[in-house]
Amino acid sequence: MGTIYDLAKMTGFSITTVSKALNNYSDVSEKTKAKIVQAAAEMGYLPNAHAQSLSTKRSWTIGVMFSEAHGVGMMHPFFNAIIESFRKATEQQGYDLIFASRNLRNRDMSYLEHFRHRAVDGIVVICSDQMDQHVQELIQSTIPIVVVDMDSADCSVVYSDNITGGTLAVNHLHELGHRLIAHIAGDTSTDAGRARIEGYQQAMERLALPIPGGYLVNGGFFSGEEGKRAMNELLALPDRPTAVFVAGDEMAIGAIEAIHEAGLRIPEDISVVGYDDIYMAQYITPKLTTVRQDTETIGQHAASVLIEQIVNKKRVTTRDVIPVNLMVRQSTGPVPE
Amino acid sequence: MGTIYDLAKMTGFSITTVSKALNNYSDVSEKTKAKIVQAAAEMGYLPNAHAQSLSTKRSWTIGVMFSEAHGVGMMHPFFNAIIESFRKATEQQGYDLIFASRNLRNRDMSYLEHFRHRAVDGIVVICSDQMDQHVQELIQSTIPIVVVDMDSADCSVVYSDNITGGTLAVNHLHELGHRLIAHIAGDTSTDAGRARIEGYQQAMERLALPIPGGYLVNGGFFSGEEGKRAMNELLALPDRPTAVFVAGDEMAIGAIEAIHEAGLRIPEDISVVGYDDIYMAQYITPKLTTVRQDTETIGQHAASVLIEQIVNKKRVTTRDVIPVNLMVRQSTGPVPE
DNA sequence: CATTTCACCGAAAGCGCTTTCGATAAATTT
DNA sequence: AAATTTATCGAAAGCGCTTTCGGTGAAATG
Repeated sequence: MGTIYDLAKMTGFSITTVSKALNNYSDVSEKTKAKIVQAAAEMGYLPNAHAQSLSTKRSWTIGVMFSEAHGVGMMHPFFNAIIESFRKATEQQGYDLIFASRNLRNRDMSYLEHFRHRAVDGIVVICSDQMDQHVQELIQSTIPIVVVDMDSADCSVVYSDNITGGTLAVNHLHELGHRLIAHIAGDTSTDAGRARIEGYQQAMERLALPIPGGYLVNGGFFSGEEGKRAMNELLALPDRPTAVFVAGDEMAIGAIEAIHEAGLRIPEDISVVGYDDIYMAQYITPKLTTVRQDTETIGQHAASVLIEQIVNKKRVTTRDVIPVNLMVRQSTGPVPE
Repeated sequence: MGTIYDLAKMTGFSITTVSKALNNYSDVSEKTKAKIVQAAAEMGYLPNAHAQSLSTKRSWTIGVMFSEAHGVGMMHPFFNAIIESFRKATEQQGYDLIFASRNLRNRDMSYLEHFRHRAVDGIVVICSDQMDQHVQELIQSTIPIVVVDMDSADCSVVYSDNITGGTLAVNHLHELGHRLIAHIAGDTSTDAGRARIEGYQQAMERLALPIPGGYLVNGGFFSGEEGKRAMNELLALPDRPTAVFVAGDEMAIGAIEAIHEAGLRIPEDISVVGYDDIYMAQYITPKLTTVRQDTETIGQHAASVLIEQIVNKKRVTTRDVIPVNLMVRQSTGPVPE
């Protein structure tokens, strides 16, 4: 430990000079700079981040908020991959991530309040829910911010090209000869859910394929359970689809379970394409055909647009739509006779 | 925003009194306390955490370190579930988590240095690798610490009962009639890997089952790829096992892929039991029989043992071994004729 | 009524650092 | 040699908060 005072005493210089030496100011000679740096290394001196922040009004921290609306937290592989990529990118620039809650000591407070309390330099929110009060509050604030996986006109956003994603899936299925294509959708309260529905509908219309009643079924919030339930609804239909586009991989895996339990084979009886390309997608049986979201790029872009705001001290509102691409594997095949 | 000075000016009291009122000191009358609290609410006053930390030497932050030795980061479902549970438990007590890196601005530094710089109140490390230099350095420091998924005599640890886990798996297989039981192990540089091997061997010995050459194969660092590779080695054996205990679920899923690609059925031809019980385990086909690690409890215990040290201002070294239990699903069945 | 106690408040120092603004001595210029 | 510039350093204020230690007037005690 040891403070800058100890270092000053040890080297015989003033704390001013010590501070300047450590921060590489030009008005301290190379010789004393060297002495001080050396002494600092010897005593294992490290500046106290809180003192620095207090004095410079820069904390080198970024607050991250996960929408915990549906209890996914940081456990969802997709969000998780994004945050990991984001973390790598920001830490390279010297920022640390801090996960704040709505709870301060005993007090209950909003995320914005918590972030202001912690004096973070910027905020990243990973959230799909447009209506989340806390997210809106953050967006309306003046703190630099970037939101991922959601659209907004009032701040910088970055998300996948979900409409194209939906059409990619449908077109692939169509090329395989499928005409009865259903969609297990993400909840329409999420931008991602809505956009994938949009993509699905656009593609179907462009291909002049009708969407029979019951073919568009809400799969809720992307969980395995919901996917299974939704698939069972589809299987109960009089005119069963031969292919289904599922708006999320976990949901798709739930759907696959339902299909297997119904005694049907994939892709011989029914084709399924997922969304996300989570790590597991390529290991399950059958390997999942899915629309890959580029979590790496999403995280990186989010980081750079946020840091740019922090550095320039001004908020910007940008929209960054990241391309997706189709990973064709083994859960899709030609339409059955 | 606004500082305590503004509040003082606004209410006409001194900053001393304001501070005391906000911190509920007994030597300020209820009446002025009320006035001050009210004024604080009106102006949206929030104390600056950095100033508080500087003055109280308590930051209400916990540093988290993931061993990134094998590039898993926070993306591994198991580590991830633990951190999520840990987060919930600590945030309830008012702590925020900060993810620090080895990079400070441009400088390269150790985790310990970084955590000292940030003046965290405590540290949680999630790491399986005994030999990690950074982890050792953290353990040898004086900062309150808890390490998860690894053993150490020099600090508080919490991990699963991996030996019992191994024997549970083997016993289950034995009861199903299996005698040719192989083990795809986690790397022996990890405590978890070693302990599961230990459990496997103990159980085999107790059942008087021989472990044929090649039946104990290293699956590396728990990835799907490695699991697949290891399983292929097993399948190439002249005397193929009828059952295999795999030290991790992702690895197990890789192994399952290998088995399927070899044209064999699970569990008719070969039984497999995994380890972890990740979310996906119950959704894949076949549903995975696996040893469940209680990530919820692990996270909670880690949180409480760490916070206790922080509160009491003294380090303790405890060992907390969390029970596991076997989730029997459909990837295991009677031994083939 | 004099004295002690008590309730309530504030001045001031300190936490560890940055940064402005002078001050000094040495080097340059005229 | 005098005037000016340049290089190098430090005093001091300030960042926003906590906490010790007294100080006041009012209430309680004798």
